[in-house]
Amino acid sequence: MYGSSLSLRQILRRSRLFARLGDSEIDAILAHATVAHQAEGDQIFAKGDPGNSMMAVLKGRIMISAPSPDGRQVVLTVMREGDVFGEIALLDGNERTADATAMIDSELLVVPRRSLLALLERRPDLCIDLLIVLCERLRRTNEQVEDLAFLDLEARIAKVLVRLAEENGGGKSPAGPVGVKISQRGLGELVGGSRESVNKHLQDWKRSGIIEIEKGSIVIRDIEALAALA
Amino acid sequence: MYGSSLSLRQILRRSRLFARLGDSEIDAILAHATVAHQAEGDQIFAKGDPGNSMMAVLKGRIMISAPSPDGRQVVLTVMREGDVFGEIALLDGNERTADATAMIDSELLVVPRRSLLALLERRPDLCIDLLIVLCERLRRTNEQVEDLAFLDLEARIAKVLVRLAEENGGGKSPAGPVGVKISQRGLGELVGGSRESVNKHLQDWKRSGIIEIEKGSIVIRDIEALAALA
DNA sequence: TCGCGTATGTGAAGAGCCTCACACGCCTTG
DNA sequence: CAAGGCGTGTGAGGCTCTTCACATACGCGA
Repeated sequence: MYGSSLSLRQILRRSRLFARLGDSEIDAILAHATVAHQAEGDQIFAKGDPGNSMMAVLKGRIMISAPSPDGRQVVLTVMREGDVFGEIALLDGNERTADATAMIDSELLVVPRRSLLALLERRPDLCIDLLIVLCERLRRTNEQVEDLAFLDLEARIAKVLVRLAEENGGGKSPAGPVGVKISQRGLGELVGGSRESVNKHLQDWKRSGIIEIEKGSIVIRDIEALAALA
Repeated sequence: MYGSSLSLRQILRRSRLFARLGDSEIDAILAHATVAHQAEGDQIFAKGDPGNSMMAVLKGRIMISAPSPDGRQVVLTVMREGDVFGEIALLDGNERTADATAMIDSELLVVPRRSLLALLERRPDLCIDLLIVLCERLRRTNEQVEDLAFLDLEARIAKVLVRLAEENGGGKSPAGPVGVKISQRGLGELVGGSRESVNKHLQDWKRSGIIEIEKGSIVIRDIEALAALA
């Protein structure tokens, strides 16, 4: 009704999942949901936590990752504004299957299990949208399995860099250089490799003029060359 | 109405997805669906095919796998009686993302896109069931990513063998030996490794008395030891 | 019976990746 | 200013897994 709730409406509409809802239904969700502010590095939930809510990213970037017993981790996905996550544990009522961490300062809409289920019963068409979201997620994860099984580290790094460049550069493959803000350790976790190995491949590409390396970020000069490696 | 359609009903009821339906609705699906018989080795669809139907396994075992450019493949899942597959391409209307092959003689119920969507609209509760099925699939695939990233080949083989033993032995971990019918090449495709490497680990375990190796199958004598390796 | 295909068994050589160890530079905090 | 922490850079050594080569055994069809 007021300014803040109006903008929340608009943000929610940007999500595939809530785009179809009318104002009254969005307000109904908002009435039961809470907005959580997460600082960079905050952990939103951990693998094994009980899953009694679903989150929508209003602002920021949330990393979904799986921890290994010895302290390492793989990044499963990165959620951006409008994305929805945490539905798995919500739907089947089991534990969370991964960690969720805020990569930058973020805002989340936290929808409790009960109100989401109620909404899904009222609006079956939302169910289909949720199905589509899950299908896309499944597609991506399957691709990740293929990549880990078929591609070597170099190709996986190249592929991830191309994807990050396209996401950050707003689609397409622009001629100009694209900067990607990520640490080499973070890149390693994205592709399932060690920081050192990542560094060595990046050095190769730097020598070839494909990329430039800065502290905490990588500038891609020749995205075509990277795409060819993947 | 006749014997065969009655047994089809019963088989469909065994699937999580169709368990809740009344006779009339099951018959409505059956009216638009066809039953396909697949011989061992038959390919049901290939990655890249247009996806305009969903399948339910009535009998047999269907392997869902991803092909690599150089002729290798990874097995993503194995579908058994009552499982449903091919929903991804169906729901979002895109191409099939993997190959599907009959591992043994099998029977499938092929449900066309239109009738499934119609059913989902009539019965929103089915939607939730489908969501749960997809969530489980997602869970499994995420676990596969973790395994590929964190575990070495030996642990992955052990883990798969334990799973196969539990599936074949009907749950639990029975004291007695369990036979698993799979070739070493097939095992390699399940875990993302070469046939030769699989063989070498199996030989180790054979020497330790954990397993016995036969042509086309493996007999597990000490499932606890395998579980400890995974 | 003679191939041929398929499944298993085995060793050598080498590629790829990881771990470890240590280096530097920058920034923050006490 | 000193001390850490973090990100990057780099080399040595070692382990795992793949590739290649070849060998045996079984079963099936011409």
